[in-house]
Amino acid sequence: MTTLNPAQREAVEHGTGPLLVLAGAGSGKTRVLTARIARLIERGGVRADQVLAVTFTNKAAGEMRARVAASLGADPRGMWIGTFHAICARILRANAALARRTPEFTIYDEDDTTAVVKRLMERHRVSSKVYTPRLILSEVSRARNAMTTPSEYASLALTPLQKAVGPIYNDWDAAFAASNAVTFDDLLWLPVALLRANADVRERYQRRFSHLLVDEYQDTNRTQYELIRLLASPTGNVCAVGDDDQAIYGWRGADIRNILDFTRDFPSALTVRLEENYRSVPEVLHLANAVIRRNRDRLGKTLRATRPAGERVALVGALDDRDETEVVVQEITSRRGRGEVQLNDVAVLYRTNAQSRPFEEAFRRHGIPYRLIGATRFYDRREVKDVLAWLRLIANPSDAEAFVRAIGAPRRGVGDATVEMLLAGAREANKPLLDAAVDDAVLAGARPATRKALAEFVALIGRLRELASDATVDRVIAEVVSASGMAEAVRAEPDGAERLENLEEMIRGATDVVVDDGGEVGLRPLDHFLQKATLVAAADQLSADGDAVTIMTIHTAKGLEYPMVVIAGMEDGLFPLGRAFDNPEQLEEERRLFYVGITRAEQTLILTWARSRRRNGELMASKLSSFITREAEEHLAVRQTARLRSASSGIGLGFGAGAWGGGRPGRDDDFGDWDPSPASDTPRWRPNPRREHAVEIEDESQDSAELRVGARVKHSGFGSGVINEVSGSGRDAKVTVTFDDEAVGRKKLVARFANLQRGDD
DNA sequence: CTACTTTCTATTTTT
DNA sequence: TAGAAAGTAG
Repeated sequence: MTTLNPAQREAVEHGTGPLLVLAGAGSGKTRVLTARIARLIERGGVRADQVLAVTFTNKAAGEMRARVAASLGADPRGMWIGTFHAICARILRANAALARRTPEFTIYDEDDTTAVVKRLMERHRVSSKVYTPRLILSEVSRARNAMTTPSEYASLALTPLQKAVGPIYNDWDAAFAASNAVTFDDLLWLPVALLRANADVRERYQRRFSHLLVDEYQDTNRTQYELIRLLASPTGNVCAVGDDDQAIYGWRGADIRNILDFTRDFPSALTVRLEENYRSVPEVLHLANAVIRRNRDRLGKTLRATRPAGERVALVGALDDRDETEVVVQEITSRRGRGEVQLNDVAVLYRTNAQSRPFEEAFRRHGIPYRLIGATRFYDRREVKDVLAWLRLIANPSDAEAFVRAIGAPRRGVGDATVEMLLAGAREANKPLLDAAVDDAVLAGARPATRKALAEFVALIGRLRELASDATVDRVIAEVVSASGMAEAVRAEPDGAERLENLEEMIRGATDVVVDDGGEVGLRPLDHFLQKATLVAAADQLSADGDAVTIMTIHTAKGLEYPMVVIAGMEDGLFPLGRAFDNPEQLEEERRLFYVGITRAEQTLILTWARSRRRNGELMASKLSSFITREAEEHLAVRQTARLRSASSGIGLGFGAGAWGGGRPGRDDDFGDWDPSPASDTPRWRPNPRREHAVEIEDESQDSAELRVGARVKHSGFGSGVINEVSGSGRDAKVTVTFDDEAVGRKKLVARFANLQRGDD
């Protein structure tokens, strides 16, 4: 596609005034966005630094900048392009004092924020047994998003939850301000608040940015919307690009009304629809349309195929999760063998991160390289977070959470009791923990050994601060790792070598931190590094080096495309997720998520499901997803694995179709005597599904028969071995097994979960 | 104060 | 099952 189609051209060439681009999946919206920016600069008399573009990931920002640069033949210097969070961080740093912060403020992640919430709960005697910190956090978040002030909130509090949250919300900003920190929410909210309260600042930004462009507009929340509105007036030159059918972040506060009501908020807006799909084969698009059609809450759009007919979408039923991964491996290797795909062309997508495990194991078993995106981010690794805590404390000496973490990593004789004392003292004296730790008034009852440890720690941080004022980030990290004693401590751990390797990688990664990319704020390299560490998205870590299959959640796959896509776990209770069932809005969001998954595929799309699956350690029977309706099924080639076939015909493990309470058995494409799919996709899944008794060791008689010392047993993952020891009985029976495989060795297992089979095979 | 053990409990997606 | 929280011994 080298030229623009009429709709695309209309969007690119639209002059001033609001513009809404409803861009279906694969309709070339990135192309439109970049072409529009380039055109504004080249022919619209707009300077690059007057353009503000918001993307969903940092990676998308980088790519868009590069494409605009390529099209202009020069880097668009001064153009702001980034995620809402990155842009807000920039605004907040430039105006930190207006929000009771300094430019070195720390961005707290979920863990840090939860720790603060817990402390606030303790202070206000709210039991974390009654309300989880998470619930409190989401309630505060909701209040913020609704623009309710703490005093308004308190006066309106009715429910017990609201009454409990009231005082916490009241102390909220003071608590974070004392640490010179902001939460993810407040990173967005504080700039909005300060732009509202300070006309001069607001007008400065309004004058600066004559054109705003927002990608993935369907996933913005109210605060983000408010930011756009504040910056966009009075010119109203906003170009919002999005797809209501791809709104999948409602749970994070994204408000689909932002896109549904755009034309009401900006009455003069021109709306352009991009419905021609350049990405996927028609077979894939027909399925996508059939699925999304069931949603009520949408503007309505139908993807039109432009590519020639290709392969039919497959639905494969498997016996269990392991069987499922095996088919996927087979499908990939056979196509690869025929030269149809490279591993880089393949993505395996799923609903929950927990599903990644079996795939990792399967790919490893078959020696297929893979890239796991998301799950545990690099910066979430324990040892990496420890180093980050030190760096944070160096950059921002007020950061209480960083202090608490750093003082305990590695252990230096300062434990919970001392930390509690410091926390109380610091709050009373209204000073940072770092100062309280060497304050005689605070340390009244402390033992000499504790005082010494604290003094040394504070002195060390001071020394590192000096170093950090003129050394490079990698140098500072290296110094932290050795001077803190972390290097030694980590080396001594069981998997120390690997963890040390992670720290080395962190140092290497810090070498190429760029000092500020085109903003007005002169960020210190260390602050820049820390911000990046907090705001990297899973999708930012995608790299293309080497030939490997990519595996990730559907959420992280948003915006990406692959020639071959597998969506695994098409089962009720998993996808759609069980808790969406009693809520139509959530069910619609799940359906949109399915739609997003489907539309990632260019040529080949395979859906898989497993008739039984290990979930939370227990084997559960499952049914085909209710998303596979009769209409959807018309677009599918339905198959089942050999193992499922033999199991359903009653030969295998001895459970018949009846065990699934009327769920449909898997079936072949070429005969039609099965129960028809329901016309509606109301879920068939019920909470608390029955357990799979046939393969579990449950009753006492079996225990005594099978779990004898000396008996040979087989484990699905560890192979065969001999029982050395049995303890407990019934549900709690534990066995110690020495496995034949020396790499596995001796393991203590809970019999109920271990799923041990008798004998070798 | 720490390190180890036992008990409990949650289990979705992520900037 | 895994991870956190609570309990216990040194």
